[in-house]
Amino acid sequence: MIRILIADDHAVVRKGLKQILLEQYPFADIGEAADAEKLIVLTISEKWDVVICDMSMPGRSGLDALSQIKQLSPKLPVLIMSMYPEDQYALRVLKAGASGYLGKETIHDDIVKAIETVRTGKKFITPAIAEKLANAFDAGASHQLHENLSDREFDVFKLLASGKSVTEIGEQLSLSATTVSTYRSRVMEKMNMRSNADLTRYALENRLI
Amino acid sequence: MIRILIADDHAVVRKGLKQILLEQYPFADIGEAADAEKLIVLTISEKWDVVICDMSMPGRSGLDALSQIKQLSPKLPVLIMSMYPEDQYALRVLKAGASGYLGKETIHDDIVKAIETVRTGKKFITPAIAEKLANAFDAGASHQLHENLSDREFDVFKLLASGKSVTEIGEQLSLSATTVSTYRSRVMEKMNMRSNADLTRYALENRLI
DNA sequence: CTGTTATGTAGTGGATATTCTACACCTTTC
DNA sequence: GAAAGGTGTAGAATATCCACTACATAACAG
Repeated sequence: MIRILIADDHAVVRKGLKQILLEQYPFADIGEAADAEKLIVLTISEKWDVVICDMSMPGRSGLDALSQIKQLSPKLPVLIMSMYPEDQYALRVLKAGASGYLGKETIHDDIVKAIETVRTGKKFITPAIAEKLANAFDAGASHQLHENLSDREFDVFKLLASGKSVTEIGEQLSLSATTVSTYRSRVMEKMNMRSNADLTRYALENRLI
Repeated sequence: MIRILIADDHAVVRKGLKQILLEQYPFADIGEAADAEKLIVLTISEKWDVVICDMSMPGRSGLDALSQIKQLSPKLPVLIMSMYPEDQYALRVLKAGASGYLGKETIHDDIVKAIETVRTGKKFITPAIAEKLANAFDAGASHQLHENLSDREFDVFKLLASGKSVTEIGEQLSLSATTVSTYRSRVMEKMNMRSNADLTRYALENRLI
């Protein structure tokens, strides 16, 4: 019997995913977590074969949870899903130790294959991501400005670009506002920009928000 | 028996929603559409009591589909859902003829109430949206948002949108920074926006900067 | 012609943001 | 295997911003 833990803050998505999984694994033991804290707790208190985790959850994000899980039980495979297409996140996520990245569009079709793959300890890589990966290793490839940002910096960048204040961001990420401010400075320096409006413009032009 | 048509490009969401609805209406007839085209076709070929439609679908978006549906069967109530919070989209959506707007976070809790409300021909409005609405009608909607700005306000608007700080603007226009701040407040109120990023986005979309 | 609203302008005080600094980890590099 | 750089984090001090409030004038409606 397979034991799968689902983490997503949207009840709709949890229900849907559970449904899909139960069709495939009628006797599966499926756990649900609505936020990152619960996810961590459940990871520790019970045994699972696979964790499927949404990337964007309130508070500690899916990425944070991922690193934590990887520290606690490095062998537990974690699939990250996201409503964003297979974009720049895929690489960050894989680097952070996920066993696979699924855009929400493709979950329905790929989830079973993904689970079977990661259960054996392998990573699940879609062709689109494989290409990204290849490009990433292609040294000297034309770098996008934002690709030099660290994970945290990128988080903050996106939130700033979409109009959040540093205080709001601090609350959302459970960080001190000054910390967020520090990230902002680093982002500005790395991207060679001066104002939040520059960030917004860049993000809009590059369809990052 | 109630007939509900669900349109969302994510299979996961469709499944989850269907599940939630079946719990509430065990004998409901529930249709699914994965894209706008299918949604339109199904709207024409079958009878429905309510349509629940995601806003962001590939190709023709949910908004386009909405207008089309409203042309074909003006009386069919359409609920628009979105993964974005109850932001500025809500207004556009309602203007386009939707009977209600649901953020994905709130679907689980509000969907049944929403359905019951719109079935009787009424609109389903959450308190947050009601406030938005009130503000919007205050300012007189149908015109371009920025047309209501006074000259000074428009100056400040453009400078803010292009990333200047209030202090810089104050210097440039030989005004006290607080004066600029006052203009900013008025601009925000008139245009019904919250952050400078909103201004930037608006200005970019409307080629004002 | 008078009351009301729109506009241009600022001060004050409390809320926010930024800068500078610091430090503990990790990686990477020599 | 030590030094250097990158990353995640935050405190203190300072600078900046913003929500109110206020007021004068222009415009405008009744």
